[in-house]
Amino acid sequence: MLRIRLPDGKVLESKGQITVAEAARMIGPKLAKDALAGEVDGKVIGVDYLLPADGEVAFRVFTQKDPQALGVMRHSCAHVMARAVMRLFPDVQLAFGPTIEGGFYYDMGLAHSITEDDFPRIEEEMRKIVGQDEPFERFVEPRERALALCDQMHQPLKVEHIGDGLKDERTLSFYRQGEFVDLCRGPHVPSAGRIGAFKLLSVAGAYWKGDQKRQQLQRLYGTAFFTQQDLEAHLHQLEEAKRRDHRVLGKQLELFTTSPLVGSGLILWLPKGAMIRATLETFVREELVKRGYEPVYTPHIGRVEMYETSGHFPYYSDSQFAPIEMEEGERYLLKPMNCPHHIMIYQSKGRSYRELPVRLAEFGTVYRYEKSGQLGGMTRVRGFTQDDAHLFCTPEQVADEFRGCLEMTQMMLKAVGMDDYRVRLGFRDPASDKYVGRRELWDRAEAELEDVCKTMNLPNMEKPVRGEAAFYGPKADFLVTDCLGREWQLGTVQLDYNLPSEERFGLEYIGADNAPHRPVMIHRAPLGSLERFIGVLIEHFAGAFPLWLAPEQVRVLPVSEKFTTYGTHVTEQLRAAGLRVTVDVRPEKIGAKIRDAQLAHVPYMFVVGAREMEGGSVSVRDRIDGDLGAMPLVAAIDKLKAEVAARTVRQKVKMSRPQIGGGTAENEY
RNA sequence: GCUAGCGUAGCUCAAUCGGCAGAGCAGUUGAUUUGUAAUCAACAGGUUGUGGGUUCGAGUCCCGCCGCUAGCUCCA
Repeated sequence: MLRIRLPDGKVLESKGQITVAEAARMIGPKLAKDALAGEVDGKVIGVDYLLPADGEVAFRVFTQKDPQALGVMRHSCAHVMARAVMRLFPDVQLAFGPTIEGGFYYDMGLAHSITEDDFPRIEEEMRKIVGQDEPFERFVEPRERALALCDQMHQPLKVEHIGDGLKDERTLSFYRQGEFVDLCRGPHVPSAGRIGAFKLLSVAGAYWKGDQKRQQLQRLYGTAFFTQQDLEAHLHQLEEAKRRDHRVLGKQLELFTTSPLVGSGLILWLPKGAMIRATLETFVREELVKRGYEPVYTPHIGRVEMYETSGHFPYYSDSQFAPIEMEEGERYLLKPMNCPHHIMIYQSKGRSYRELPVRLAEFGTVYRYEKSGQLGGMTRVRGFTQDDAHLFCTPEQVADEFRGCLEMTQMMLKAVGMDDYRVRLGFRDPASDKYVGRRELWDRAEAELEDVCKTMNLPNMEKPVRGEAAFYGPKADFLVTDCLGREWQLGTVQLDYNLPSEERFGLEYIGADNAPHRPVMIHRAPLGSLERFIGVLIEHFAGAFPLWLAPEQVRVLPVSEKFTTYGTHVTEQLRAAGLRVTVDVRPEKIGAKIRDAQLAHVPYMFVVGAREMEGGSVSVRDRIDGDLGAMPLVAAIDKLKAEVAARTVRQKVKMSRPQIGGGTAENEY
């Protein structure tokens, strides 16, 4: 006797052992017809699964309306795609075909290299398969027979996977769909006809099991939805996202550029982009002073020996610009990190407990030789500037200082209206040997960090992730998602007991007991890299920066050349008031001037003609709300200055994570 | 770094099968003197990323390099 508890609290009873589909039929015939998958005690399963013979289960049925069903259907669609590819090309080796956010992919090894030109015929073949509406049939085999079956189907990657990834499984499940049989945990929708609208999106290389040393496969990406409308809405959204790509806007709005002659991954800040950066830097500097930081400056290079002591050189030698070799064995490294330099400043004199915490801040430019394939826009570059600082404090001060750093990061993100982020605690992976320092120090640092974060009510905070620590200490990273759904680490706060230690720099301060003690270090960069931060900011605002950050805050638009003199006068007044202003004196019609200013995302336009000249006023046009009417020039200046001072963020469209609609099933093979 | 795709005027793009490199915008000049998202005209703009090769002939085909893009891998 099985008791089946439904979401609404009702309980059904079944004497014999029944499948999900049969249970659905007990609830209602319509539901049974629409059922795509089920859930038993929180686990998503197919409609053909048998429920337990007795006991009680929490049960529900998923239809098109449920995001969980979308995940299951996409996985089925991945199978259909693989089947289509196998029909079109010989000797296809299947690897993994999971669902991902926004769709699915399937990794395959085959001789023909698939290009986008192949997509139409693959999709055509998929349509045929969906049209035939054959069922997905699950069957389970013991290990030996499963191995024999995969071998017989010439699927060496599946054979290998049974041997390592699935070595603890006694039985293995397969899904058959016509001639296509695939080792797969499932679940799947009942039949191919239940797959709605789909589209192949892209193809790229991927290593077998993510290992660079192993075979490279072709990863075919696609997406699927239950309706054509949903698919089109999704594709439209991808197009929109492309339009606010910071690389596109950066060019259009003349914010930054690069040059092959300067080198790839090296950003040239154009005047407008530099203005945004300078404004942001000023904001940060003012905040640092308020919070008791002391600005310092350090060189762009340092002796290799210093980085050997810190550990950066041995740990990251392959992602650094090679050392500069001078005579007599003198070697310098282009600095990959600011911390050793700041440590030298700490060490420049004896320190007393009375002066701690010492907080040394610098917009420090660092250089890292990132591999060519991972460069992109402003978000992944080879030279970048961190809003960096290092805090040296007593062990008793750690919690307060760490909290202060997190608060500053939250404050900065709030100031630019970026509230959609998550915080990830990165702890060490106990099994890895890539970390420096003693275990007790690590345990202590991790516990402290977690304690502080727990008291802070950080948004979207997650459990600590093992293996995400810096090599010298655990950290809290602030991750934001860009308009294309990619997630970027911006701010970071890291706790470090190791660089101050005897084995590294041996830092000290004299305590109240007149004896030397070891300080603790905190590394922190609320914005992370200015390059990446502003790249993400461009997308966040879609190029339309709030008044306080806009490179050009006001554009004065004389109605005709007759009013150039008055327009210039207004411009001078605005400039004298500390606003960033230009005047458009081209012999153009006012409509054209407005259009150009709108397209340049200038927050305010001051239209001036005969009426305004008469009364010493301006007609204010707002980028978002349009014509606000005339007001005295002084009033307009006050209005703008107030908005700058308040750092008001007004956005027409708010950046949102791509709404990709739903659930991914965890089906990694 | 790996796999794949791409590279034409400042920008966005066109150029049939290998057969005279072209348009819009931006720019310059002139005319127009304009009231809330594009006034008109003329002019100028190119070693088709780069170096080789095939060919009577290469933007187009082949090879190397540089750069960009997607994904993989990595990210102090």
